[in-house]
Amino acid sequence: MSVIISLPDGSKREYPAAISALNVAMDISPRLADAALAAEIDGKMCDIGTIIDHDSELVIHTFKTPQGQELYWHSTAHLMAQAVKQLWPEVKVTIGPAIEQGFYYDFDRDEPFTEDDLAKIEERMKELSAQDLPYSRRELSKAEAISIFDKMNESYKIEILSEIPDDQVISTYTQGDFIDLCRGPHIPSTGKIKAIKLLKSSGAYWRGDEKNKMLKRIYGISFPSNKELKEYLAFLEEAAKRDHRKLGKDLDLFSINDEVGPGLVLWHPNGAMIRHLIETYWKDTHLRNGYKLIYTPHVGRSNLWQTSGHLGFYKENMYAKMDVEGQDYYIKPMNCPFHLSIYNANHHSYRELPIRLAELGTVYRYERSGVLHGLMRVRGFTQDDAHIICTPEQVSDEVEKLIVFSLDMLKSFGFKEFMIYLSTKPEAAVGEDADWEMATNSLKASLNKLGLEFSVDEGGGAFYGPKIDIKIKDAIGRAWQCTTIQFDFNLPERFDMQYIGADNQAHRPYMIHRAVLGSVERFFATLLEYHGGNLPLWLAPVQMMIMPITDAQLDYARALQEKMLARGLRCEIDTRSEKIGYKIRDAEMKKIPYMCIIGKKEAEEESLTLRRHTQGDLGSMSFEDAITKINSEL
RNA sequence: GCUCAAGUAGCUCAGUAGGUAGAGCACAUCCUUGGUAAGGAUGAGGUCACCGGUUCAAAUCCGGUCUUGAGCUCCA
Repeated sequence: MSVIISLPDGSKREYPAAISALNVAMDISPRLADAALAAEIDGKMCDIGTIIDHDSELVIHTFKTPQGQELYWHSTAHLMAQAVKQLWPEVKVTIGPAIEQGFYYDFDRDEPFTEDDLAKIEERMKELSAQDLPYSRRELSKAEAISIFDKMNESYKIEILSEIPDDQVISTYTQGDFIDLCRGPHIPSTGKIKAIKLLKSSGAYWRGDEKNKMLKRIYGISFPSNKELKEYLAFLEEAAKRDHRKLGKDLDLFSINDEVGPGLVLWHPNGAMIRHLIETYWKDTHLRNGYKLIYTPHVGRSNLWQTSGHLGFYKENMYAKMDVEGQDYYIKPMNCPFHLSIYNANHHSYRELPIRLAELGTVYRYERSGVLHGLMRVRGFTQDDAHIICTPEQVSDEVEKLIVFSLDMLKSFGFKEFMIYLSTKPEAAVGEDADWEMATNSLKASLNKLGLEFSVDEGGGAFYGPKIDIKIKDAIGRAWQCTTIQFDFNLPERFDMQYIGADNQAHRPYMIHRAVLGSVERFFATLLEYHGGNLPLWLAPVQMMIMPITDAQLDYARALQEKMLARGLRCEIDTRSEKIGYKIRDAEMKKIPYMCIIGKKEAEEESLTLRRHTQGDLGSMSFEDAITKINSEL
C-alpha cells in the first residue's frame, strides 16, 4: 500500500509504505530535516515524528514559519518549567504558552524570581538543551492523567484537567524528568533550542482574573542561533531609544509630574508646537471634508450622563461628581452627549444629512493607577472626536468615505502599516438585529471594496454597535489603537434623536462615532516613536537653527532669520560663543532638521551653507536656492 | 487596584560594616572668535520622593504614603 504525499510547492512524493514526516523531510533534504520542528498533515499540526499512513498534504514547519516559531517558543517554555522544577521542586507549574515574541510560563511560588534566579534558570536550561532530550508524546485517559498529576501535587494541572470533557483524549509531553499536560505538538528535542534569554519576571493572575492568586511569570525568548538572539536583543535596545517617554524628555516636549497628578500631561513649548501643527492640520482636513467644527464644555450636569447612560455603565471610569449650587456635575469622560445635544438643539430635515460634527474634545477618565503609560494611557486626553448623523441610505457611503479619510490622514503623518479589525455583535447588545446586520455589512463591504485586509473579532463590538479599529505599532511592536469607527444604536435612542424625512415623518437617524487619531496624546506618542524623534519637516517645532561661525556674523544671522520667518520657517539663532562643532552637535542632538551655517564668506556673499539633520553638509547656496530646497521637502 | 522593582542636582548616574552628599552633561560668569557632532577656567545648583519610627547619629535600617517602570486587568 503506497502513500502519496503532496507538498506545498505542488509536488508529490510516493512512498511504498507508511512513513514519518521527519523521514519525508529527510528525503527532501537533510538540512530541512535538521531544521524541521513540526509537521502539518492535512492542515493539522503534529509532531515531526508522526507516521503518515495515507495520502496526505504535508507542510514541514521550521523556525521560519509563524507556526514553527510558536511551537519552538512553546517548547522552550516547557524547557524553562523543567529547569525551574529541578531547581525548586516545590514550585507548582501552571501554564506556559508562546506569545508574539517569545514565551512565558506562570509558576506558583511565594517568592518572586530575582535576576539571579533567572540567570540560574537560564543556565540550567542550557544544560538541558545540551542533553538534547526528546519531547515525547503520550496519550492517556483523563483519569490516568489526573492520577499522574495528583501524585506530583500539581493542583493547577488537575484544575485544567477537570474542565476537559471526560471522553477527550489527553496528551502529555515528557522531556527527561519533566512531564507536562499539553495538547502539543512539540519540537523533536531540547537540543534544537540553541540560544535562550530570560527577559523579565513579573506577577500575573491565575487565568488573568484578579480574584485569583497572583502567580509569578517569567518571560523569555529563544532562537535556533546566537546570531538571531543577538539581533533580537539589539532590536530591543534600539526600540528603547525610540521610547516616546525618553524622547519627550530629551527633546523637552512634555512632562508628567507628581504635583500635578499622574496621567495628566504638561505640554512644553516644543511639544505644544507639534501638537498645534497636528491639530491645525486636523481641523483643515476636516473642514475640507464636510465636517463642522464645534466646541463643548468640560463638565455637564448629571442628568446628561443619566440620559446617555454613562452613569450606569461607565461610572467606574468617571471622576467623582462635583457639587455646583446643589446640583451634581461631572467632568466629561466622553464628548458624545454634548455633540448630540447640539444636534438636538434644532429640528433637522433629511436634506441636511449627513451632519458631521467634529471637535478636539478633551475628556477625563479615571484609569486605574497600574495602567498609566507615558502618553499612551493617561487620565486627561483629547479625542479627535466626531459624530456623523445620517440616514440609512447614506450609511455605506459615509463608512467608505470615513475609512479612506482615516487612512489618508494617518498616511500624511508618515505611517504606512496598519492593522485593521472589524468587531461584530457581542452577546449582550442593544439595537435591532437588522440594524446590526446592516451596519456590520456596510463596514465589511467598505473594507472589501477598498481591498483592505482585516481581521474579524467576532462578538468583539461594543454593546451599542459594531466597529472598525485601526491600530499602529509602537517602537517595540506593541499595537495601539488609533482610529475607531463605531456605530451607535444606543445614544440616538436615549437622546431621542430625529430627523424629518421626505414623508414628513420623524425618523431615527444612524449615528457613527469616530476618532481618527484616537487621542492626540497617544497619536503624538506613536508618531514620535515611529519617526524615532526625527519628525517630518512640517512637524518639527524648530525647523532651522542659524549658526554664525563667529559673533561678527550675528547681524547677518538676524537679517537671515527675519527673511526665513517671513517665508514661514520656524527658525532660531544659536548666539552662544561656542565653536561651530559644538553648535552643530547640539542641533543634531535636538534633531533640528536644517542647520544654516554662516561665516565670513557667506556674510560677504549674502549666501548660506545648509546642513540637513541625518544627512550632513549640503554646501553653500543662495537664500532663494535654500528656500526652494527646503520647500521641496514640505 | 494587584505582584515585583525603583525614586539622590534640570538630565544621566556614583554613593552598604549608619558618621549631616559626589561625577559628567546642562546652566551662569570670564577667557577664547574658533568652518561641520563636545575649547578652557571659575561658579551656582540637592529637605537624598514624602511622613513617621529605631539610633548619640539615617540618603543608608524599619513601617506607611505618593510616584515611576515591567506585567496582570482595562482602554483612546
